Amino acid sequence: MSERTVEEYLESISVLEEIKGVPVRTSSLAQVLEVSPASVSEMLHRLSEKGLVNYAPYEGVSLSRAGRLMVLKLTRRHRLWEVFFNKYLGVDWEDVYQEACNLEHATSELLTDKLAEFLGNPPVCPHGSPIPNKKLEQPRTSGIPLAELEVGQTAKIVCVVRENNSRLLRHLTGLQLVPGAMVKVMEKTPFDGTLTIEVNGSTRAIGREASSFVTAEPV
Amino acid sequence: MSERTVEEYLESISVLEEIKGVPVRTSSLAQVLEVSPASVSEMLHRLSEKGLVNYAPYEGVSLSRAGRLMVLKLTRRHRLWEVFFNKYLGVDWEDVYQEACNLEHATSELLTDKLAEFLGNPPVCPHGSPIPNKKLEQPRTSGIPLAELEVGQTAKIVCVVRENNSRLLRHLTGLQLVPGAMVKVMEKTPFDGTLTIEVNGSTRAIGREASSFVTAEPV
DNA sequence: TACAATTATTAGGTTAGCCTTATCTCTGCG
DNA sequence: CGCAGAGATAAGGCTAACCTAATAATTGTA
Repeated sequence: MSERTVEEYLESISVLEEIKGVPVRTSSLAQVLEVSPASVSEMLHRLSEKGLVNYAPYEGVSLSRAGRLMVLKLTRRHRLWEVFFNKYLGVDWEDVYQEACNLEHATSELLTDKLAEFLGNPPVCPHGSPIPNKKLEQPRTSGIPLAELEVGQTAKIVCVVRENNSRLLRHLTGLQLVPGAMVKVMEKTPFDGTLTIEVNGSTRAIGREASSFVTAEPV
Repeated sequence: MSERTVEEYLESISVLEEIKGVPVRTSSLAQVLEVSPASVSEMLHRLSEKGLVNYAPYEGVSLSRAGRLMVLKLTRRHRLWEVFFNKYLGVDWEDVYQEACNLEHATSELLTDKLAEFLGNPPVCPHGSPIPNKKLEQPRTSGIPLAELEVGQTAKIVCVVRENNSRLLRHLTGLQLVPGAMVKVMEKTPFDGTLTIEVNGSTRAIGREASSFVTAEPV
């Protein structure tokens, strides 16, 4: 199977591990990759044979050590490109994800490391997610979901964890909720968890779902 | 057929048009693409149906207007990336071609134009070949093959037309024959066309083949 | 002009990655 | 506890892009 296909599968598994937990179900993967569950089953057998995933029929799948390293390599490339596009080319943070998706599969190791050096080995991408270093070590992020802050708490926005959702990102831009911004929780409705927050001196409302995709570090 | 495959075919046709003239023969294409002549035949029928090439069985192939535009778009992307890699990332000019080959198929129009702007709309790539502008206009280069200079002539190196041949490029680097360098032809053997030239104060010998791949502008 | 050599095309086959349909396994609920 | 329905897998098929082998067209040369 082609390198490209393998990479797409492994990345999707990694994303689903994060947002839905391990093990990842065939149907979730099928939905994300926009192929049939049967195709996923077939592919998982092959990825398993190659030692890239742990897979048992009817029990779901998870990345093996080798698979995880491959994903970290791709993540590094992806996020480095995002930094370059955003900081040097002036591409909006809403759009960098898609552009980087296309390039990450075509970037050599040499190029990746030269790019990292040129950019000054940035620790995070424009959405605040950590960039694995040359040894593919990736620090854990320190924040908790904005939605879990208590009324009265002040916090600094760390990261948006759904960086591929450009509609969400545009929405957050409108609210000035970008990494680095300081927010204070003014109110939290018990009914649906809608937050009233203060950002840069103005008061804003943000729904439960959007606020669960933003992490912040209480100060 | 996949966009990628189409692009590979069209680019190869374009290269062969330049170095071997029109029309391009099935066998040359097969050799360059490293596939069988039979596969090329099959593919040319489809490219022809899509209006990307002019093709008649047994008569060879050439790019149509649409095909040429597609190649110009790719050439622009390719050479812009080369400039970035060479000037900003410090990748040797011998190696930029291959890196750019991988990225050109994955670069959007938006990104291309932002990159061009960032680089200051450079007119040529590191090998001296012209970069099509945003409107896909590509100026003709002014040089003639180094091999065609007369004894006693002085000229400025313009371009290396086999930018994908890293062995050749390494050889030329050793001779200091890079775009912009000034050379003077000291001697030319009638037997095999080997040149003795003066570059940057030192005397060097260069064979017929290598010197035919370098263009220069007499002063 | 005709035939041998060269070049190109057609015919038929393979593989990867997908599909649909049918069957199998698991889980929750009556 | 047993079975309905959800979810997963297996079986068989399709298409793009390649292949080899056989055939056809063209070209050079006697």
